[in-house]
Parts: sequence; C-alpha cells; structure tokens
Amino acid sequence: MRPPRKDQIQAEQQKFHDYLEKANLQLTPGRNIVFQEVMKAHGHFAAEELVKLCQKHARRVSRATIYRSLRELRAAGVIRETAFGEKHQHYEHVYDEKLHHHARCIQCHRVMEFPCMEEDEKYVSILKKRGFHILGHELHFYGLCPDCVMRR
Amino acid sequence: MRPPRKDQIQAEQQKFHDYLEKANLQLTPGRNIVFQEVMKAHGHFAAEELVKLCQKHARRVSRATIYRSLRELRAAGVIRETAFGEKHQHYEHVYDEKLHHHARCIQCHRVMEFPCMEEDEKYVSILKKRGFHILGHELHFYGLCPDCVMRR
DNA sequence: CCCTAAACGAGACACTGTCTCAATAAAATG
DNA sequence: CATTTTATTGAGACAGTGTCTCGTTTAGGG
Repeated sequence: MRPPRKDQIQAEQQKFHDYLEKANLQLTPGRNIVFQEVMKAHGHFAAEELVKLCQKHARRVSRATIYRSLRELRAAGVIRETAFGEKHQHYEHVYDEKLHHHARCIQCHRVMEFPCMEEDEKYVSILKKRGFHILGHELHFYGLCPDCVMRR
Repeated sequence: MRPPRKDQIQAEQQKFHDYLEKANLQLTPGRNIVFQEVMKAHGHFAAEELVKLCQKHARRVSRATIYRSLRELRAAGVIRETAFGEKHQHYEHVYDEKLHHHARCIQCHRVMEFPCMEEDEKYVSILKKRGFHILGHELHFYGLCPDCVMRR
C-alpha cells in the first residue's frame, strides 16, 4: 500500500475531527501526536511500534494515551485491526479503501496484499442465509514470500 | 464441528505416537494428559482453557508442559492454530479435515464454520503467479451471530 | 480568576506465553 | 543391581502487550 496523498491525509483528519466532535472529545496535543504518527506509518503496524515512535517526541505521550487514541482512531474509521495470529494486534489505514486481503510470510513476516474479488459474494450469501450479520471479512493466506522461497 | 468418533480419536492418537517416535520423544504422563484433554475439547479452544482443564487432574501438569505439548500436537498435525485477532491463540482439531472457514461473533465470540469452496482457487493462482508459496489460508468473517442479532 | 470536567501520565496490574534451571524419572550401560 | 546418562518436568522468573486506576494537570466556560 502506497503512502497516503495529501488530500487523503486531509480527509482522514476531517474524519477524526468529526468523530471527536460527535463524541465530545477534544483534539488534544496527545491525540494529535498519535494521529500524526499513524498517518506517517504506512502498511501494517503494531501498537507497540507506535508507542516507540510517539515517545520520541519532545512532549512525552504515555502508553495509556496512545492505546486510548488508537481505539478512538478505530472508532473514527481511520484505522482498522488486522488479525495475523501473532501475539499483538496490527492495524492498517482505511483511506482509499479498495478492500484487499493479506498473504503473510511466516518467515520474514512481510505482508503482501491482493484485491478482494466478487468471488467472496458466494460466502456472503451463505452466511446471510444462515442469519449471520456480516460486519467485515478477511482472507488470510500464509506461507513463504518470493524472497524467502529463494533463500531456501 | 461435532466431537470426534472413536476411530478418529484412535487415528489421532496414532498420529501423535508416530510423531513422538520420529522425534525421539516419549509418551509421558504429562504429554498424555494434554493429549486426552485436547481430544475431549471440541470446537475452538484457547491454550489457557486447556491449562485449567489439565490442572484439574490429580497429577499436576505445569503450564510449561502444557504449552510444550501443544506445540508438539501442532507439529504432529493433530491440532492447528486459528487466528481470531484476540489476544490469545486458538486451536482446533485437524481430524476429518474438510477445509472450512470461520465466522466469529464479535458479541458472544461464538464461531460458526462454513465449508471452503473452490472459489478460493482464483486467489491461489494469483498468489502463485506472484511467487508466493502458500502453506494455508483462512477466510475470516466477523459480525453478529443469529442469536446476537435477535437480542438487539 | 476560579471552578469543573476532560485528559493525562505513571505505574500497578492482568493475561498469555516463553525460558531457565534445578530436581526427578526413566532408560541405558556396566 | 548400581551407576551413569539423558529426557522430562515443575516452579517460578521473565517478557510483551494491553488495561485500569488514581492523583495531577490542563483548559474552557462562567
């Protein structure tokens, strides 16, 4: 996933601000630092990476604030969780949403993305028939990425 | 997923014993207790649930042994991990393997299963073309299960 | 300028899993 | 059978990730 364009950052900022306003929350320095770092990060990142980045700032931001802000960004629809079966949660941006799936290398942990296809609809209709209310889905392949296959 | 039939338990036991022999490991009381509890459990279970179950036995089994045995059972192909984006790992049985996917309720955490279809092959061929060596895949829907939809 | 409520940081705590190390049991050997 | 070697184990320390509490700070609103 390429880094967000300026106008996309703008849009995300708007989204976040709108959310804060609706939820009666203020755009405080702490929240803003977390937001900025999240926008700088691209691809998939772990919460703890963000903790390290945020704590490099002059104004110290506590873990508590960072985790709190991540939840807010999630609620605002700026980032989303992705489950990789590791011990810690990963996030990715939502902007420019072309729904995609993930292939994760079990060796180097790199993640490849590939677009979601309408084939998934068949599953969707099965689940709907069974009364399951779908909020989202993700197809997750695991294996060896091209580089790690070579290295063998 | 229904509980394993007797002959399936037999087969799994054989698999485990074969693995132990090949790996020069012995079928010790500790390992056996873990195996028995794993076979009793069905559906998806977390490591910590198993810890609790195993520790009810007269012969105390330590966390270390349980986690070690779980790894062995995984290596033996008796159980497999499933990533649900929660904080702890889940496992499920491998016996009577009809490959299936999961729909998890974000409210009650129950998991529905549905069969894997050949539609996935399209993704497989895309990834292969890109040089990714696939070891496995899982489609993961999340949302509200029928019961939780009702309860709203 | 004061009052109140929101936001914050520090650190305790909880959970899950790993690791080490000394004690034990079991097998192999003489 | 005694001794040596090796595998296995349990206890608990440790680590990583995330949550929670609580006293303090900050910032508006009056």
